[in-house]
Amino acid sequence: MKNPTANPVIGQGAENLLFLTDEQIRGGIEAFFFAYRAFTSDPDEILEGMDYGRAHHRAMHFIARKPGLTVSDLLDILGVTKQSLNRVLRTLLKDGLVESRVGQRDRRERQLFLSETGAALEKRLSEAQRARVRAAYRAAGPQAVAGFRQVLEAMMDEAGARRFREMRRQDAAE
Amino acid sequence: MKNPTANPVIGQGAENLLFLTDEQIRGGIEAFFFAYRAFTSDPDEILEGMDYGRAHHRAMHFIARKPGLTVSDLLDILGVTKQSLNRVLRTLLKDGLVESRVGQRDRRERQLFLSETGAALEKRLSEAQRARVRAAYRAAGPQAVAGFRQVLEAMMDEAGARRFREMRRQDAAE
DNA sequence: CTTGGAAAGTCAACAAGGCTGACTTAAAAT
DNA sequence: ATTTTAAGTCAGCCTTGTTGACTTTCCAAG
Repeated sequence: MKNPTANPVIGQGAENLLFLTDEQIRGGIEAFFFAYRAFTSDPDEILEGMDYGRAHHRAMHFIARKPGLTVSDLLDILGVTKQSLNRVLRTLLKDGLVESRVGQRDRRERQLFLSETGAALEKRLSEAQRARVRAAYRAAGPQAVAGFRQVLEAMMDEAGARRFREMRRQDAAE
Repeated sequence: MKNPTANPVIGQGAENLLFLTDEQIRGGIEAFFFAYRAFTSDPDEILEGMDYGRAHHRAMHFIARKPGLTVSDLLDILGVTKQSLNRVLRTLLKDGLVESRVGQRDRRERQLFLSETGAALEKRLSEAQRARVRAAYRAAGPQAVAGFRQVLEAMMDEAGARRFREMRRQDAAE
């Protein structure tokens, strides 16, 4: 027997009946967990053996995404301390994958860019990850993808959602 | 201008036109990243200050889910080494949150159960997490939730998907 | 009944990637 | 001229992952 203390939504159509049961929610939680693991595994495997890790990938992703963003922009997006980010950024700069230029509007700032080799690595990582997402999108169909995005956006916290929308908004203007 | 080298799907209806562009895929990747961060933050905050972390939460989640599962079951689900899991399990056993009993069918195995206090903590953590997912589900609607689940399942790797389906399958039989 | 292998547990050592706190330098703002 | 901000650095700590080596207990096949 299913858990009798669960919390079915009353008075809805049959297709909605199980929509918000604890059972259903827990299924979503576990699916999220397994999917996220697969999602991060592809770039992780490529990085395996190189002197870089997931943190380097994330930094490069957002630098590729918004070339010229400042260190504080990146700190804000990634939500880590500057000491954590700095450790990552330092090796990327030293190895010539990322370039840092004195800020245009404010010379205290440093604007970050990928070098050619940095861009090449970022592309390789990001293409591995995109391949998985693209395959999942194809398999699930446009309707499902729309739902996927809706749920993800509703799940973000305020700060994350703000950053996400901000990033998307700027894209549209380009 | 949007990236002209992107990869639009040709010859589909307008609603599908942007479905598989790199732009769209990248948006999904970033949404996934931000949403997963929020998703883990609630239990993390509760654990903050206690002597436990996310790894303890994960172990307790799956023990709560399948009481009596063996250590190797758990290793398989979590996908970590037994040394990693053991460190976590050891503290949970020592603190009396988890109980381990000699296996029924095979006395080499250890079956894992939550104690009353363990179940109480697990419930607290899991309810915090469910609250966020439930709110997102409610906001997005049943249709979106179905799509969300479809995409997640399509994104899992084979091993993960097998474990996930296995877990769900057993539920249905109960 | 012995022996080989599986399940669990342990020790030691290491790496990645988070964190805090304290402090410096350069440049902007007041 | 002084204060504040952006960046960077050093040192030390924690969690959670990894390998490799080894033990104990127990099942199962020869």
